[in-house]
Amino acid sequence: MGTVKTKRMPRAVREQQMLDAAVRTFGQRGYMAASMDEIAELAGVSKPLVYLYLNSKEDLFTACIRREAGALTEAVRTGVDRELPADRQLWDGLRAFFTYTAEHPDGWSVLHLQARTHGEGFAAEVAAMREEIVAFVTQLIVAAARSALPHSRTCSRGGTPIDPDLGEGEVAGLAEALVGAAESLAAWANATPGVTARQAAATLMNFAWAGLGNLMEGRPWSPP
Amino acid sequence: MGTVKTKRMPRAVREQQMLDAAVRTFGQRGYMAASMDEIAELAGVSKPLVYLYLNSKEDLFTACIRREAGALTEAVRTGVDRELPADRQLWDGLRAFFTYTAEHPDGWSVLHLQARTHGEGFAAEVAAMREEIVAFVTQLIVAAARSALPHSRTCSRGGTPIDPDLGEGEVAGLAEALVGAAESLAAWANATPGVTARQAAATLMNFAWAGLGNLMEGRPWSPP
Amino acid sequence: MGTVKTKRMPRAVREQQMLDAAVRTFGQRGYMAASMDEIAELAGVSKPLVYLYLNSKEDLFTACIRREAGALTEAVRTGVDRELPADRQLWDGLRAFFTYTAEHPDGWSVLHLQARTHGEGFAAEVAAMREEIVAFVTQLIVAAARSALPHSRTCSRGGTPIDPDLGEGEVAGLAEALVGAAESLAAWANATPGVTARQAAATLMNFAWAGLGNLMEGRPWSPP
Amino acid sequence: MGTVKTKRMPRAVREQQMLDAAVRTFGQRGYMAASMDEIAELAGVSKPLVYLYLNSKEDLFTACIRREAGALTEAVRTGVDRELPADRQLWDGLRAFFTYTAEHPDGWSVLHLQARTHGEGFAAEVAAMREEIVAFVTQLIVAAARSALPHSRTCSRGGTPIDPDLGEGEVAGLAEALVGAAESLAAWANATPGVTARQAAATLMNFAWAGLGNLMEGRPWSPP
DNA sequence: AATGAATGAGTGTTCATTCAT
DNA sequence: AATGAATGAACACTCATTCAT
Repeated sequence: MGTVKTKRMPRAVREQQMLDAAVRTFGQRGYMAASMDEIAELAGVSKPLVYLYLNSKEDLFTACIRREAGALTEAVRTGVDRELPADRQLWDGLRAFFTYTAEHPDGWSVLHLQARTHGEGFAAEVAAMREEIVAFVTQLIVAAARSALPHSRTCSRGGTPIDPDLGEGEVAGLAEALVGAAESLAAWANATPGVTARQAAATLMNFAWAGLGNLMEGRPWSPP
Repeated sequence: MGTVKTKRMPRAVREQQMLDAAVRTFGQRGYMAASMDEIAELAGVSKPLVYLYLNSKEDLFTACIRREAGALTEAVRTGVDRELPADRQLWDGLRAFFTYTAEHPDGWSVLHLQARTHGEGFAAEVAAMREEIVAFVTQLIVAAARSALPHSRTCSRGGTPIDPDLGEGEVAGLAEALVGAAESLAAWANATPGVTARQAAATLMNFAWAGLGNLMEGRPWSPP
Repeated sequence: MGTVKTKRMPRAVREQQMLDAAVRTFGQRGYMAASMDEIAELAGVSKPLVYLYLNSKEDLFTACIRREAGALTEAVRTGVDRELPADRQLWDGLRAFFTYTAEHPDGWSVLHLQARTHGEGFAAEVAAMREEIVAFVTQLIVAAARSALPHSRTCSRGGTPIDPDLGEGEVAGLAEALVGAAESLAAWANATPGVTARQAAATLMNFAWAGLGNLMEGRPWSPP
Repeated sequence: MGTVKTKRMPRAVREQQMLDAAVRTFGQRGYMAASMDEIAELAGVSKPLVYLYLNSKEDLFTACIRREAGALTEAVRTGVDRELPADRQLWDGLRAFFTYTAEHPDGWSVLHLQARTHGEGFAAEVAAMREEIVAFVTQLIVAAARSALPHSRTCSRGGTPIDPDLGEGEVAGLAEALVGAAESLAAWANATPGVTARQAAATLMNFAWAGLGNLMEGRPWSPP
């Protein structure tokens, strides 16, 4: 029993305990393999109470997704100061992201693995959060592109500046790749002992920032 | 019925039909939601026959993972000529990868989503394949680093050459990020109509190659 | 909520509200499908209060049966003047009966359908009421039989008077048939738009009275 | 166990055993109170087999209704010779009906009590059968009316012949009353020891036939 | 080589009922 | 007079798996 069995608590508290238990169980067992029995026991309550408060397994899972998605975006938002330069914002955001995923592996599993593999409805729920993050990253890329030309960090040979074709689709793909890389690194960092959130963030920052910079300056890699 | 119900076929053929049906079902329904009944019916055989040949649901799933992992790595291997320059090899590998995942969404779902979310055993199975790919990418990165100095693609101001700290852990992280980005882009490309394998490959190549190049040249982004 | 949620009312009133809600719910959902939750909510009170006043689902249902049975017999009793001739009494009684069942479909459903299909105890409860009515009808038949001979309504060829075999069992069967026909017609009239209580009563009166009359006069249909 | 537990029997046989058990259980416990566990045990099989063959509780109940309704109508149909006079047909039909209901009390309970109190779908299923019977009775009434005038069984004073107002609605009400009376008498006969099917039929025949006869001859009871 | 017949063990869900206040 | 919090026991239904042929 994960929670001390204290009786007669207000509904709001019990609900949080249930969500805690559910996130843990869903994250470790997976959505389908997690049984309501196990969740209830871990929460220290009877199954009917879980149903009374959370309605159904689907609703319970949705509630988990919403809570965890909110907490993750909140963590990132809090970690970033929107007044700072774009690269600094990206760096801070990545660090906040990797820190959160490292500290909440079950929640991250729910969002990243479980929610995306068990029905359109759940996937849509995370997709909303993900789009928020992708949009944020896209903003940073565009901001970086704008600031890249005047004082380009590397030798700009006066060549063609920013590619006019670096349109929406292009940027979307880049943001997608960056976010995807971050998601993968999160799992990798969690699974590899000795890799801190800071290191993961540094790795990705190195990988991405210079690449983006070069790209902005109109020197893309061109397929043969 | 997915397969015409022809009776009395050699075991090897029947097994492939079963694996086809299983990959499709696992890929679309998910491991737990897929029922042996559905798989047997889709394969056009009776359930006991599936058990006779494949033993159990777990074994059947493992067989699916092995077959699909083999097919994927084979596709990438075939697409790459190890004699060509590193960037060309990466480009060809990415194209082969995105092409394969686009043409075998169910198999890719089995490998990327299902196998990783349903037990350590299955995850280990794909991890082996993934490590193979990561190792390959790591080789490419190192090879690129070696070739980067003599004839650097961009203006090398004769600055410090390759970072001596670009050790194993660093490279591992980079390869991990690249592979992770590729995996995410595969899902994105599959889900976004109008994005071809070639475009996905180009996006990632742009994102990665220049970034790696800059990195090799000793101009990494440094955390504040 | 069916009832305005006024707090702190005397017990008797609350009990009636609960019985109202219960009759409605039992009548529409059926005994088993009706949940104490729904009844409590419809009554505008909390579930424990229902238990405090009515003890259990069984007791609540029994209370419903008693109240509705009492109301129905009272309605019939009030509609009949025991000083009038037998046929007039029957006519008035039928009219009162059909009127009541039309105006209280849920109560009628509780008595006629639910109580008879969910346990001997409940069935016995309605059986008591039914016997009262059957006894009343039996009286009327006997009274009619007595009055039939002196001034037979139709051409009495002076044939054998009342059948000496028209014993208790015989009369009981007739009363039973009449009451059963009435019950069925009640459901039919409720379900058939445009059929009034008066019409239902007339139909049955036509059907029954002449038949009874002929019977009294010793001209029964004889089996081959 | 009601059935000897013989293993491995053809599906058709098992299905009948299951329906036997289901009719008995539904008839005695009621639809909702009957548990699939009990039915399966009574049938001498495991629960999953019941589901494999009959799909769901609803489907199982529907199958019961259909089988019992078919058997009842078949029994009545078989008992009646459509070449004989109307009164003889009615007599034979009633006898067949009372005989069947006496011999299959559970089936009769399913049709008469359970099916009508648990959902529109089930009710519609029996309503079809009932309408068939009501239509048959209606035919008999009309046929009787036709044959009543020329050679009226009782003293026809040459008075007004058949009531021109004896329209469709009127006849429908009469048939409804007759069938309803029969249904009620069936329950009564079943519950009253010593009442045979023949006696029940005779009681109703006496009650109804003379009444109908008088009615045909234009001497209806008229409301005050 | 292949299958119709059958089940043990479990799932999500609901309900009548009580306790503490 | 009245309730929010909580549960034991059951139910319909499903599934991976095996047996007998």
